[in-house]
Amino acid sequence: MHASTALPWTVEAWWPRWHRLAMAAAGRRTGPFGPGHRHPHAFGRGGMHFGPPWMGRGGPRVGRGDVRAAVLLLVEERPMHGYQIIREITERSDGVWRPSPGSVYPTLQQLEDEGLVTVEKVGGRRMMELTDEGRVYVDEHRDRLGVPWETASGGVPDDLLGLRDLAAQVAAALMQVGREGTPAQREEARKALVGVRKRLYQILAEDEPD
Amino acid sequence: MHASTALPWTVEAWWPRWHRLAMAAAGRRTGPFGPGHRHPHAFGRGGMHFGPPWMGRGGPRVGRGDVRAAVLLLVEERPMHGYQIIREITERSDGVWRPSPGSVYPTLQQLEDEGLVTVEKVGGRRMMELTDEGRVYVDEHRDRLGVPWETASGGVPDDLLGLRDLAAQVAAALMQVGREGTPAQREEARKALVGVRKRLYQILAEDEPD
DNA sequence: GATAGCTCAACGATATATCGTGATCCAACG
DNA sequence: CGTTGGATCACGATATATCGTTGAGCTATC
Repeated sequence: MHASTALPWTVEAWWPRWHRLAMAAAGRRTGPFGPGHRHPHAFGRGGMHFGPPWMGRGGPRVGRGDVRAAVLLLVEERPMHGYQIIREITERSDGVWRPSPGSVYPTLQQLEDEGLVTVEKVGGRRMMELTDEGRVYVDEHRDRLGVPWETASGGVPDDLLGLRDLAAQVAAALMQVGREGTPAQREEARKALVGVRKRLYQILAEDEPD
Repeated sequence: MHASTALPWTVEAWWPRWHRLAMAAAGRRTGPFGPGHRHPHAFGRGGMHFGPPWMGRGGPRVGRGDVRAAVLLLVEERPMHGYQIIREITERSDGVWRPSPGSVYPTLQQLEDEGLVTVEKVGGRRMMELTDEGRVYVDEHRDRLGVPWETASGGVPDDLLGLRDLAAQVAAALMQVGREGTPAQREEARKALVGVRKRLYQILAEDEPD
């Protein structure tokens, strides 16, 4: 992950917000709604729609089977433990995709159940290693496995990634004001934030033709 | 935690950033540096100082023994498991203090070792309950235990908490632009962010007499 | 009395694991 | 052939635990 060295904290601490930003706009899947798939939510009045409603918790943002594919491809390179797999996927997708432990660990368990990986405890960590059967499986399904972390980040426009990093810089500056600033400086920062919030609402309110 | 209902995601997901904001400015401890304590870091040139450098990872932000005191006081009310204790402290301090698992779980272990709490597995969770010895201990040390979550949040100026919530709203609006906006709208948002970043840097650059 | 060093507590990252929710895909039925 | 319902995968929150780093407080020495 290309971390801005100017950031006081690791970008990784920030990726959940901003990768959602990136994912939302990129629309990881076909159109706002799949073909024929009716949107279960409507926001605002008059049935106005806003697209995929990642307004709550969870729900997949990458394709089904992508976690499994990513795990197999990574473990093919070398043995890894679960947290390492999560980190590697995050880094290779430029922070756009950080798979949830909620999908990674059950996937590891299932691959072990299917005999495609073995688990070896090393230094208190559960290292996953591809079995011979696993290697055959990967070879035979390489086309379908694809390169999921590239698919995840490839669909995100560069300007969106730029927006994410810019937002992190703004947050960093704000933290510095909060940390070191006087009450007067904090008041000025407050005004600046009120202004940008208003501006963002104006941008959001701009109608666009369907 | 007073979560803004306008926020698309739980405020809890945001507290790490913004509670640092609050804590930093409140200066959880006496002045930028303790009396006589020289600051180990200097930023910028000419030895210019910026106060406690919460620029990296970790390091205590509440007093020593506060985690232990909070645990004892909470478990005195009713049995709780570790994660519940973390959540309760976070909520009672209005999100200003979310103790790290890195301090909570070792503290629970130590209290068990000292015989002040017992552990009972209930529904897969390790419920901590005060022992008779623990109750005596709490009664005899009530003055020193204080109310740590009130101490944590009480020192934070209201305008700083407001700044935190405002920042979360800005982030939420930005996510919506990222999710639903057109490339043109994203470009306008980018300009707005560049502007507010510049403004924040200006505010930070304002010198103040020592 | 002040300063420096050491110790200890707080913290973030690391590491694992599961459950309930959300969304998509596929199969069956009309 | 289209629609609907169920199953399955991805995800966030939950829950536990530890290790290395950071910072503050206390103690000893000058």
